[in-house]
Amino acid sequence: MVSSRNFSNSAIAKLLKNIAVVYKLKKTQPFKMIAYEKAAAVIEQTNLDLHILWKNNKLTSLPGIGQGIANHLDELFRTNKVKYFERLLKPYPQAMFSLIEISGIGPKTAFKLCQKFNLNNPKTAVKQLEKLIKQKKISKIKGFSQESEENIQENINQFKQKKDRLSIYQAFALSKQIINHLKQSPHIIQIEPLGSLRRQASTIGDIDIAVITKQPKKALDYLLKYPQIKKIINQGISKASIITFNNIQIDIRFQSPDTFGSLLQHFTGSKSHNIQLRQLAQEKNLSLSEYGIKDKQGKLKKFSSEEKLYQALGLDWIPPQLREARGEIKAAQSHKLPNLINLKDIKGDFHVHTNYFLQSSHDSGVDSFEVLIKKAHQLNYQYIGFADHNPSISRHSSQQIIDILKSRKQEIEKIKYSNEKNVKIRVLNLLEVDIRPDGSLAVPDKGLDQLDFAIASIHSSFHQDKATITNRLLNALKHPKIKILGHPSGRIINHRPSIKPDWDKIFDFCQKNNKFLEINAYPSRLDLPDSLIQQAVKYKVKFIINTDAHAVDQMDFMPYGIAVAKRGWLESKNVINTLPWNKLKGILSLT
DNA sequence: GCCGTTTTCGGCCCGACTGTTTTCAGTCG
Repeated sequence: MVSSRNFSNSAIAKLLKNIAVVYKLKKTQPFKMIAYEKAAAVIEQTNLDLHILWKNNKLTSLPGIGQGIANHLDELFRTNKVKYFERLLKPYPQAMFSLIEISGIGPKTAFKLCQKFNLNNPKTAVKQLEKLIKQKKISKIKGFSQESEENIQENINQFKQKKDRLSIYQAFALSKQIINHLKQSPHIIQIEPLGSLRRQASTIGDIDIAVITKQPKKALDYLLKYPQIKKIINQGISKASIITFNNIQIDIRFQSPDTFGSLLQHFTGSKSHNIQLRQLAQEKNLSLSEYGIKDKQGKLKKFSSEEKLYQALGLDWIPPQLREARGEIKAAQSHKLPNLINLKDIKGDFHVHTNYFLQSSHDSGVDSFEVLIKKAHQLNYQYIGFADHNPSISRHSSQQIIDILKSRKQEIEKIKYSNEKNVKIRVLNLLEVDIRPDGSLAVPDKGLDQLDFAIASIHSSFHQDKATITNRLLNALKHPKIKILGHPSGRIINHRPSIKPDWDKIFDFCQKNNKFLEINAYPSRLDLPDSLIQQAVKYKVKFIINTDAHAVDQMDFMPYGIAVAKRGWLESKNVINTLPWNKLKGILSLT
């Protein structure tokens, strides 16, 4: 057996995208182009490792991957190349695939530029292009003007400044700014943030805003007065795109009130959800767009509400968080959509850091037990868990750690129950314990004995190989005092990738041993990610949504955790901190 | 190349904006 390099999903997606580009240029088989584009998109989005699917002979289980592409990928994994792809790609300059990364440059333009100026090196193509622009050579060729030349340079500048995707937290703040601006226009009836913001994705690329108006031209004029505009990408009476000084693209759509339902649906997306919905309409001999549904005769039916629009296609209304083409349309057809968890279902938070001084090696919280408990009362919680980081092992002996936890226990015992206005809150003595690189816990057993139970988390050595890190997690989880795996993937959005254990093994172990997966609501974590939640649900694992608050206001992060849970299709029955204390305590073997 | 509660053949999502096209191609979402 020839050993193969383990091609990453993103590398394969890129390869298939390039094949699609070639088919676009060839013009001969437009539907092959669509097929390759679709396959690339599916691979980009899935959390299943293609290499593993290939090993298990399951590549075609992905929608959009048929026997044809599966055969090509088989060749790729066996021999590190695909002869058919190489033959297709050969006549085209590699530099082309770098240029299409620039907004406004598509396959045709990229190919033209590469041919005309003999650009071959994908690594230097963009630089060379900039040089040609400086020499004003682009505007001299047919199909380009001085204006389009300048435009390309602006788009290159934008490309070079391309920032990370925004966290949902940042995106909400930024969307509020422009919404506040638009609200002042007398011609605007309603403003809604849509797109990935409405779907509550964990990260947001562009901000999408829908504007309901009867006078789109006036609404557009008002939009263009927004002081944060750095560049206008396009402007029309039905849509406009701008880039703000902090390099965020904002897309705005203007539409009249009678088509509000259609606009909401269309602009919420996702793209792949919309495509599936339109295919469904087509099967019914209808045509769906942002304006409504056209029948065969071309007569348009308008929708003022989203519910009616979905209904017209024979579907239950689909919550925005589910609109990612992950089976929601089929579920809506057969009335099997999940009854998603809601913020009001949450009855407590087990991952709150306090200012109790226990000399941990990670950040401690800034607020006192009392302040945090008061907040828990405000949130109508029935319980709160104080889960500070363990005392640092480098600066303490085992005995010192045990002593620190004994004193802390005495402090928490004093407030084990908090009564306020006759509402009783149970206060739990927890700890967030480091899982050391060898899988041992950073607290000795006699220290753990002081606790009600503990959360185990990885805070170091994130890059261990699959087998090592899997065993490391399992070893930590098997300790009877460990009930929760904290921020399981360890990712920090835009900063640190997920660890890569054998998740199936972890999920299976958790289900069989009464261990719970945390959904960490801290906006830069949002961990487990939604795709892994969906994978875990298959094992019937139970979850707990915690904020990981290090300050009292951060206990308000819970909605972000709920958003992730919804995107993972979770119902309240999947999440243990929706249970009242008298039921939860049994599950946790507490009294 | 993919896919199927009208199909293993015959289809394949829909529309806006830009530029230089006098009727449309390219790009984007």
